[in-house]
Amino acid sequence: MDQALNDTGWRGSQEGWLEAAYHSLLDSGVDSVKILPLAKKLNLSRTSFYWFFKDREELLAGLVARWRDKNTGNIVKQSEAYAESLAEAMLNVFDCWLNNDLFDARFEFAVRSWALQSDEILAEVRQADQLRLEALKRMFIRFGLPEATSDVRARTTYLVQIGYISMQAKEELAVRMKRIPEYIAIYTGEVPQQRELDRFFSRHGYRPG
Amino acid sequence: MDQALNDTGWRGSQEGWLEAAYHSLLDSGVDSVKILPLAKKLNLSRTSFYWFFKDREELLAGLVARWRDKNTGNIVKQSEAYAESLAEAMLNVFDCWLNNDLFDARFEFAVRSWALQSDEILAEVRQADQLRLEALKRMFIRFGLPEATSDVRARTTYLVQIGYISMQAKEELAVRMKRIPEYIAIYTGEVPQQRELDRFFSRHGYRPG
DNA sequence: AGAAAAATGTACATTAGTGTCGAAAGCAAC
DNA sequence: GTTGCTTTCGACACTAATGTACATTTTTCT
Repeated sequence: MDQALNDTGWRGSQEGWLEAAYHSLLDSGVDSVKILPLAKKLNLSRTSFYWFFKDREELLAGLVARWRDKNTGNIVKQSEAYAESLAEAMLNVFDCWLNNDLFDARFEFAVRSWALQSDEILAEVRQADQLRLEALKRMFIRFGLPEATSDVRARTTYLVQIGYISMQAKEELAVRMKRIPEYIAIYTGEVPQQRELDRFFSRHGYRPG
Repeated sequence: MDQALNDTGWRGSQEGWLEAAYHSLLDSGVDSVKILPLAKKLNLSRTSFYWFFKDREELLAGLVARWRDKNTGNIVKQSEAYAESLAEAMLNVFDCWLNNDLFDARFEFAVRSWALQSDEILAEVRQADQLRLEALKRMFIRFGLPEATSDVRARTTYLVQIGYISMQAKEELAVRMKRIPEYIAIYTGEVPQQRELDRFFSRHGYRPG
């Protein structure tokens, strides 16, 4: 049923509308996700939308599903990845913050803003937060930190990132990378080894110096 | 009948509309700040709005001004307050996170979400972020920390709070207070003295145990 | 009390969005 | 090339919002 974008000669598709909705959500928030403007962007008649979706609600539900699938899960996975030290484990988590395939920061912020006006979305966001925080906490505990400490450090790690997203900063990779060792030190209480850092820099295409 | 609100005896007023707009913004985001719904809430004719404001734009400008006046400034003030130790200084900053008169968290989040769809607001938010981060950084430097460390610690302090706001958590005072010593330890690298904590708890009406 | 002002309300014109219906067009298989 | 399913589009009906013009009411000032 679901064709990859345009196998058929048809111009529209469920994916097409969803993709346009996604961009509109990221750029200007959920209230901008309206059928008429999307139709204009897609150069389609507004009404052909209704062939693919029952109504606007269904489109929005599609966006939430997309967010859930993409963002929730990778943090958990990264926090459970193999590591020899806590610092290395933390660097695994940091992969999420620097790789858009693992964690879509703008999408995240857009959904959180959406939660402001919808209890349904708020519940989704809260559940995601809880899952992610628990995973991070387990990581600290795995490396022998006490429960209370692990809890607050997990929060710090996670909330700094959520806060960073909320700042909507646009910074050079180099600027962000320079802060990494300090962040690791604060979050974990231990200084990362040079080879751990090098491995991290390398997999994010950053060459220090 | 009802409104005592103003001394003129008139039911409406600039303040009244602004207050209603403020609540609507906090509850459901900027797109919900519409004149017709506000009029309904205020039990006023929609059009009398235009006696107080040129148009919707002017109302929104009023909201931004209110935000700027309230939130930006107190962080700076608190970060510059007298303290004998870095831990105590940090507790001064924490006053903001626990006292709604010093820092209105929901307002903050609402404005940040608004920034998603308005470049003008985004510029305002970025400027606020910079001012606040610089003030916090100066605080760390004042207590002898190196520049790079101060920068990242200022970020951590600030971003955790922004992230916390973005989580829209609703937690008991006691739950939050229990985390305070750990947070202080992470942010400052030093453990707060009991008397410093007691002073902090006391001024926020919290009795541990 | 009467005039001026401050505030409100009614009616109108306009815009941007929603969703439905049915007619038409595009493509595939036979 | 006709049939049939999929997709597109134009016309219609509706709703919620914006802002303007002007008449009306309520308060204040003298």
